[in-house]
Amino acid sequence: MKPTKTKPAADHSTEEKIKNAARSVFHKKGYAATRTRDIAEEAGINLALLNYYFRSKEKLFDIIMTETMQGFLTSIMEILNDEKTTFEKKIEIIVGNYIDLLIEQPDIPLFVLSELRANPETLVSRISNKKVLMKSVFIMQFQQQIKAGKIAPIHPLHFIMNMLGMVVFPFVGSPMLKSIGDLKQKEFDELMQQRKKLIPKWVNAMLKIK
Amino acid sequence: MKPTKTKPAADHSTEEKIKNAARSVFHKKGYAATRTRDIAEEAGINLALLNYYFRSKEKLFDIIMTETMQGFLTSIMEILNDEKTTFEKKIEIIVGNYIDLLIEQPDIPLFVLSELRANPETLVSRISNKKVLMKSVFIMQFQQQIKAGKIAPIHPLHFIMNMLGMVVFPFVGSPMLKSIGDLKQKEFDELMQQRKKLIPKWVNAMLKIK
DNA sequence: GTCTATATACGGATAGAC
DNA sequence: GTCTATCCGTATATAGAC
Repeated sequence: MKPTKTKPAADHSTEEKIKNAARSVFHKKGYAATRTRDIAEEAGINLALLNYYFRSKEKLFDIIMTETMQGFLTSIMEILNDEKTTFEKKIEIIVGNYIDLLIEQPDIPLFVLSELRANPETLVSRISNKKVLMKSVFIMQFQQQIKAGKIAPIHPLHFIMNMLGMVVFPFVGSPMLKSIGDLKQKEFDELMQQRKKLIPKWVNAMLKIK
Repeated sequence: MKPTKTKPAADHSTEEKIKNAARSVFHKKGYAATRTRDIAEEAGINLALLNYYFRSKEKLFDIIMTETMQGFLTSIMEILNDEKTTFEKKIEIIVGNYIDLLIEQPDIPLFVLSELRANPETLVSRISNKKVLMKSVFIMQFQQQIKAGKIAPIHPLHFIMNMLGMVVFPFVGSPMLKSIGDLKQKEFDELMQQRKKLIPKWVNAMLKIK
């Protein structure tokens, strides 16, 4: 059983140290390639402690995975369902927020996508309702723009794929991109900064095309 | 040592059966999550045979990885360096070819990107010269379009990120996308077919934006 | 070349002292 | 709560019969 300990808050308790280490290592190497010993070492504690707090590698992983997905999704759903912002404004905010997040934590997308493929079922159970995105205010606004003839009539998924592709792919493929472009990390991050302003423009231009 | 056997060509020799099975399993699960037993079973042979032919899991993996990367790259480099086709035509061909390839072998991108992150060094050694893409005819044509004022002056990598993002990301994120869009495999593939025509149009529109 | 049986290594997990 | 030592299952790799 998990030790009682009235909410250690976000302090530097052992439990938090292990979770932080686990998050870091799991994100970087994925479940299968991660050894519990790596996590223990990264956390600066003994291997036995990991099992004392979390029972097993799998349970620890589940916690990290759930937290990662939630952090990734809840923030965006709020933006998507904000009635006050326009369609175009939402694009700006989403792109900007996501790129900022990914500059801070560039390992998240490949981690999520890899583990999701290995275990597609968990998606359904973890993300509350799967149709929640397609019923967001954002998608409704998208449909309205089509009806008003302001953008071309395409499947919303095309739009989502394009936007996510342009935002997320550079981070998923950064080793390759940095290599072929001969970029240092700093130069890469500068390109990402530029993209915060460029992608919304590009997306808007695309949406007009018949 | 590898058994002598004057080139079994691409027949159904045991060696080929093992390689085909290895390719399939490695592509789907990645190096760490793959067990040699899985490969043996998939190939319909005994586990010992795998080591007889390839000595170790790692050596077998290296072969698959190298072949995958080469198949992925050589075909595209020919297109990129064709002097006869225009810039716009190249975009069409690349997008079309890649999407066709990815519909056939949708596991390749996530496999390559994951293993590349785990082992970024190998990229340099495996891909002959890393600057080879940035010096292709395609990129030269891109630069000329900028000089001629036909497209906006942006870093070529932005362009590559956008095109690859739109083409590759849907396959990398297909479990998620199929889930949120509530799509069957067939419907997903239909969207991909549409994208063969749509992406070149979108890319061209984007390139005009200042 | 292909199999069965087995050796060996590694990683997750626990026992028990402190 | 935290450590050391150790157990045990699993996975890779090899020995040796056929």
